[in-house]
Amino acid sequence: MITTSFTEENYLKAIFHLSPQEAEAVSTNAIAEALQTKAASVTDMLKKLADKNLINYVKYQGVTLTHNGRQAAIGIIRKHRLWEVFLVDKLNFKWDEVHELAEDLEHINSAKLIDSLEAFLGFPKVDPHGDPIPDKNGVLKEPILVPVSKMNINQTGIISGVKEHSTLFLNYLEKTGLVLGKRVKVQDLIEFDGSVIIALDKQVLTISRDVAKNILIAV
Amino acid sequence: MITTSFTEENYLKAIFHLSPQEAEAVSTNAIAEALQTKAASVTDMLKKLADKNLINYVKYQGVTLTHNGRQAAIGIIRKHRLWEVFLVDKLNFKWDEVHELAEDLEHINSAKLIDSLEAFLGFPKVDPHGDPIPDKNGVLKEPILVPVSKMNINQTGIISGVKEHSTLFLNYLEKTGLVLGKRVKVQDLIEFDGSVIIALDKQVLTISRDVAKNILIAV
DNA sequence: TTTATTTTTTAGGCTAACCTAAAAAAATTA
DNA sequence: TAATTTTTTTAGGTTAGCCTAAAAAATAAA
Ligand SMILES: [Mn+2]
Ligand SMILES: [Mn+2]
Ligand SMILES: [Mn+2]
Ligand SMILES: [Mn+2]
Repeated sequence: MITTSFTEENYLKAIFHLSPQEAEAVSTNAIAEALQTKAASVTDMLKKLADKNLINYVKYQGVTLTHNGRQAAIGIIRKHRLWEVFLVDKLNFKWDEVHELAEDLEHINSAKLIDSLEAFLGFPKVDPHGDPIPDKNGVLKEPILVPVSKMNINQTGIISGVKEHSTLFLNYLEKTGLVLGKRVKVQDLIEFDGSVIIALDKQVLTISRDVAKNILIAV
Repeated sequence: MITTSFTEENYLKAIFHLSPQEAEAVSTNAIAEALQTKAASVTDMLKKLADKNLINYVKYQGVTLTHNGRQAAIGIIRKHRLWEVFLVDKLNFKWDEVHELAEDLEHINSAKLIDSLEAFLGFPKVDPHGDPIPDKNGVLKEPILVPVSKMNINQTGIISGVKEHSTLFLNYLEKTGLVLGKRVKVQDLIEFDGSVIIALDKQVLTISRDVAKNILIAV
């Protein structure tokens, strides 16, 4: 078994999130940006991860995850999301309070712990933000969700996920009633600034392009 | 607020455990032994902890915890023991499987998390090994327990704690039925090798000096 | 296709936490 | 008290993960 450090795990997770369908290579700068570090530091780490066969790295051409790297990343994401469910379902945290804590808890390394936790939580399928939880074999099925910004006029759907996990954003959603499970209908798209006018149960409200891009809908 | 690293926290906890009633100074070598490291490394760290006002350190004279250091240590012990209760009560771990995992979990830093966990667990007073859990204000009341090795012939009492947390030891206790809550009576003390003959419900068994020293009794 | 800009890598340094070997102080023994 | 042993500290090095500044490669603009 390859053993990975706290820092290495964060790099793997960042690379995973930056290449969702593993479509194309992730750039050094993109990783630096995501991890709030410097490009030179990223290059150092990429060499190390390549030595461990966790990424495919060719100088100046960015990186992709190897099979091992991808499985490692999915394992960390599994832990992250299960801990988030625990915090919300069992300890009464709000969905906007759990992300930072899960960033630490995800590095606790015990298969028995995480499998027991999963059972204790009743094998949840998604985390508090609607993100799918990989199973213990590392199988992750991404649901097909579209951001509000890509919906058409008069199209309806259920809020089923968010792209952004910050407290600031989730708090705003909470306050405006844009929570998971809510049915929304697009009434109008303002071409000028990309904002969207949506209808909920009773009310109608306008959200900015930035907000519309980060709310995910099952249509 | 003073922020402490993973490693610093382990040093503080080790010093705390080595000077229970803060009676006397803890030696460099004792700390090295407890943390499986070298005396030279300990000296390095002692200087750092002294700079942070967490210990009183005089060259060649060992260390004691300051008020801050003691409170920090108790905070970590609180987390350690609450996580152990969680693992046993909620995730069905055995009492001999939780210590190592708690060594990691105790460094997760969130007052809200640990206070919520405590409430979720129903404010337990002791952990799975009978050790008392400090309250959120850092008050820790040690029960008065005596090791079997210090009991007199015909004296009885209830097994209420263990000094050693290793899987090997706890497993042995489990197998011989020497678990928390069990009533025991000392039948005989063998002066030759310090072993002790004890009576349980039905059976009578002999335990070695080493075992007798590590089982704690409320008399 | 040269020139300029951007991205990435290399070079050289820093800090935390460790190590071994040697020096210094304290404690023991003779 | 002097000699020996044990404990502790200092000196000097290592590694992981980070940094800045400079060099090299890739990309875009002229
Ligand atoms: Mn999250
Ligand atoms: Mn989440
Ligand atoms: Mn323990
Ligand atoms: Mn315990």
